Amino acid sequence: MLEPKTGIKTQLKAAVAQALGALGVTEPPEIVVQETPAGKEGDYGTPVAMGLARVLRKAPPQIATEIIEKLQPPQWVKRAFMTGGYINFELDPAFLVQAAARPAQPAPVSGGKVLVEHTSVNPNKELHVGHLRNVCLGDSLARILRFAGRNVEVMNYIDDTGRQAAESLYALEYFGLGSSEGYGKYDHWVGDAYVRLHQEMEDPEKKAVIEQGVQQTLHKLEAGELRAEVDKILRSQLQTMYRLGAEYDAFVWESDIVREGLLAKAMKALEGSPYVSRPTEGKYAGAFVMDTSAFIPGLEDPYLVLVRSNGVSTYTAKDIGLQFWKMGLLEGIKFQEYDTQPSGAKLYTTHPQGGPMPFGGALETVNVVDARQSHALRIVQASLEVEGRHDLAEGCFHLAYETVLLEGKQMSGRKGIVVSVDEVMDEAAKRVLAVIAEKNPDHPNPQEAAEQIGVGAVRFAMIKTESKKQIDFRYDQALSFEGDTGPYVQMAFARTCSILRKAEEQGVINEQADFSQATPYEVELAKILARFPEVVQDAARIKAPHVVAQYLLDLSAAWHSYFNAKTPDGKAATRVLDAPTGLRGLRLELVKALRQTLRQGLELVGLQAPEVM
RNA sequence: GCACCUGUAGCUCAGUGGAUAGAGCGUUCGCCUCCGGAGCGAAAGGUCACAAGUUCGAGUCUUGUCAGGUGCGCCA
Repeated sequence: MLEPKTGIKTQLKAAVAQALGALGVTEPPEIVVQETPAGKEGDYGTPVAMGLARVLRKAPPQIATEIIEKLQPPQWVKRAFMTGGYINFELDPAFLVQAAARPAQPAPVSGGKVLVEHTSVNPNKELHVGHLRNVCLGDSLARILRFAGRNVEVMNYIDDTGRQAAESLYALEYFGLGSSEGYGKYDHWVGDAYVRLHQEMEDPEKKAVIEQGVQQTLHKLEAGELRAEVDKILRSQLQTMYRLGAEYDAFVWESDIVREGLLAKAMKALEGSPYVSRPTEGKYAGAFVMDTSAFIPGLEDPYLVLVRSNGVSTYTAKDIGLQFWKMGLLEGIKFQEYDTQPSGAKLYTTHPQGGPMPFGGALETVNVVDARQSHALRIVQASLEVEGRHDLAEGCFHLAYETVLLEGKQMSGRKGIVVSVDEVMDEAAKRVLAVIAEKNPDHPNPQEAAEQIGVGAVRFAMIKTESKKQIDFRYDQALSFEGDTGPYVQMAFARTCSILRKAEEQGVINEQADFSQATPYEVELAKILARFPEVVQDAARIKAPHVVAQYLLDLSAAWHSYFNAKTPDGKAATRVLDAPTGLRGLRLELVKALRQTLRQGLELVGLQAPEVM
């Protein structure tokens, strides 16, 4: 049988390019090959002739016809023909189905390192649904980039010297809270104290006292004296991330960066640039400022203070220092082992007693940060230009996501108007358990399945929409298990497992496939299945996890539709196990490929693939 | 004021400059004697915010307008 060396579309493009060469087209346009719309003749087509009309001074149909005459298509192209200016290809169905049935493999690793930073939640209270979108996007993108052949490193930044951490730790002291015993999860317990502290601060007298205490705590944090206390909160938060399926390579603590003097090194590195200065008069007298006007046009005031006139660095300066470390412009952070993650992979952390580790030094970075910080991240990017590293600035990508509303309203961590991620996952699993009890009372392990499906529903809801669109978190919508949801995709997977299980029982699982028996039903499904590798590459290129999620919905819909297909007289058209010998083998091959692709696709967006639902 | 993002069916959203703009939810009507009905089929539902432009071709690119969101401190 015919074997495709590369993708179907790639080979069709090559054939067209070759024909254009034979026609003497010296500067061929980019050749686009796409699936034909439903109802059109052929399987794939290209509008390349239209674009050439002006150059060649001929009508598109004539050009298309001439290209077809010169075309030497692969032998699996049954027919190449012109229709309305398009060149369409009808493929040998047997080839198409067989090609689609080959399981997709991860691309071999190549290129420089890409460092993905996500989560970066203040270590002072439990994660809420606003953080949820960050974790899901970042973790999914890391998985997609890895599959696409990138060398990926995942980092989580711990702001342990920030005001939020100080407020939480001081709240414990202020209220004299000793033990969280009997309360539940530790980060929730601390978070409650934090919210109570803010209520307390509405009283001006108490506020003054609290302010003093917070300042003292802040100093202790900066000196690294409260590391164990912060760590306890962090490890509690980490349980939530693990439950979501997110894992990391390294945690980077702000206090460690400060102690190693990275910030000072970054400022020193910038000093040589013509874009920074220390004005002696005017608005910025005495401060160390950066002029971004050459790199960020249209700003009213392009000057940015890095170090204030009192010698204290700004927040942005810290971000710049971290970015310089990420991209190898600075070195000198020490790491040690921190945890063994659920997958078995080691997690490392910066630590005063650590040793050098090969983290950082990436050619490309992805910062998963909400869209409100777009300006700050543009400045970080501009700082790389200021440093004369245009190459690195181009590799600095901000994965911006819009905020998550809660039932139509803005959330507030300070006021406690939030829903925690733990709460959402509990509720989701609970609801799934009820569905399982109703639909599949004999389920062998309902608890485990409910967890996988419930968490899957939540994760899928977080990534199926383009990141720059605001989403409104509504329980009924996020925890729906019908339609465009994670469970819909998981159900498609479970269905392939169910059929293959039965095929095994009946001893037909390894039946020889006769691809020549492929029907239009199989061809239609195969075309969508064959899209998988390029979908993942596209998602990796534009760094958009929702592309994979949307594809999984398409693939699942095509498979459910195939499964239920009926002939015009209402009989089941696509039975797998009851099909004649050879055709049954073909359909089993297709189902195996579907199972593999759905499992792989679910993994890319961080969903478990339960075999029984 | 300036900058960035968004505007597609009643609602929530997909949609490489290419063929008749697609899903889900909701509404209506159907489909288990059948490999899992968390599923499938069909119907109804569209001024792709508005206007001009570029192009053989615009939901997609450019400019302007309108509407919504966000950001713009020697705060953190």
